[in-house]
Amino acid sequence: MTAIGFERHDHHSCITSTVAAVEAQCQSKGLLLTAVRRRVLEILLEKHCALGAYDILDRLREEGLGSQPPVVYRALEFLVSNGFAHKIERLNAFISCTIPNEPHVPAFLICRDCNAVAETHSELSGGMLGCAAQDAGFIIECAVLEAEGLCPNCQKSDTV
Amino acid sequence: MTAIGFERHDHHSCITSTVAAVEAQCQSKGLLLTAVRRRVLEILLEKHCALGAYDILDRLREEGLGSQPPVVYRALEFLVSNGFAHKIERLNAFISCTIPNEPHVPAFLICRDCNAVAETHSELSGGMLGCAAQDAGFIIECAVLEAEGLCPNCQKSDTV
DNA sequence: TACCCATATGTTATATTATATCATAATATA
DNA sequence: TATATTATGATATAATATAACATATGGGTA
Repeated sequence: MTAIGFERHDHHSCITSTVAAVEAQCQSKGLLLTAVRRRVLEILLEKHCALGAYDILDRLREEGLGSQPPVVYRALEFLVSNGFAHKIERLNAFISCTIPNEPHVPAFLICRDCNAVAETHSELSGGMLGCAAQDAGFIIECAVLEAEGLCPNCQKSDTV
Repeated sequence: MTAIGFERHDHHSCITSTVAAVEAQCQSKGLLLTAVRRRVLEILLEKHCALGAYDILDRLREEGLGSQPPVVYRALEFLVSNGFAHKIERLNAFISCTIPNEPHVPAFLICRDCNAVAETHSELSGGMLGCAAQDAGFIIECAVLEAEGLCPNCQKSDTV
C-alpha cells in the first residue's frame, strides 16, 4: 500500500497526468470540465494539502473566474461527486484525488505539523470497521477514514 | 466486536450507567461535571443519534441553562476532550460515548435512513490505514473512522 | 473571615463554512 | 430553429464555530 503525498516526486508530471486522467474520464462519461471546474482542480493539485473552499474562492476571484461561494461549491461538488477530488471532513477542506482512474475507498494521512495530506486507500469490508459492521448487520455504503499525526518529514524536524 | 446503537437494549440503564461512569471518572480525575456539562451529556444520551450543537443549545435554552453558542460548545469541548462524547465529523454533530471507561479509537456506523449512530472501536495500528501509515512512515495520533450506510432495521423496512 | 487563584459561565460580536433561490447564459439535441 | 438540459451569475441567508472580555463561583490559604 503506497500513500501519495509525503515523498518527493515529480510533482509537475503528477499534476499533468492527473489533469489528463480527469479530462479523459470526463470525455468518456460525457462530463463537462468547464473553465471553473478545471481551474479548481488545478488549484487543488498544486500541493498535496487540503484547501478550504474560501481559499480556493479567493484564488478564483483574483483570476476573475468567480467571486461568490456557490461558484466554488458547485465546482467542488462536481469534482467530489465524480471522484476527482475528496473532502477531508476533519478539516472541512478539499483535496484532489491522486487516483482518479479507479473507484476506491479513499483514506487520508493528515500531518498536523506541515498540513500535508497523503491519500491511500482502504476497503469497506476489511479491517475492524468492516468486521464490526458485519457483526452488527450494517451495510457500509461509504466511509470517512482520516488519520492525523506526523508525516515522516516532520518527525525528523521535531526536537524529540 | 460489538457495535452499540442499533440493537434493542435497556436504554434507561444505558443512560444511568453511562452517567454514573462519567461521574466516577470526573471524581477520580478531579474534573467538574457542572450542571450544563451534565445536562448536555444527558441530552446526548437520550438517543443513539448525533445531535448538532445548535439542537442541543435549543434544549438548554428551553430549560434556562444557557442561550448562547459558547455555552454548548464549551460543554461539548469538555465532554469530547475527556472522552465522554465524540464528534461525528461527517455530520458536524456530537454523540455521547458508549464506553467512557476505557481509552479507545472510536469508529462509527451511521445509518443514512434513521440517523442512528452505533459506536464501535478500532485500532490505530491495525487494518489497511495502519498498514499504509506504517509503509509511509506516518505516525498516527488520532483517527476519524466513520462509515455511512444502512442499519439492520432500515434494511428490513426498505422496499428492496 | 478575607483574600486570592483557578476555573467556569455570561455576553456580545464575529468568523467560517455552506446552501437556497431565482435569473440568465451556454450547450446539446430534436 | 426551437427546446431541453446543464451551468453560471448574483443575492441573500443558513448553519457551524470561535474570539474576547466581563463576571461569577468554588477551594485553598493567610
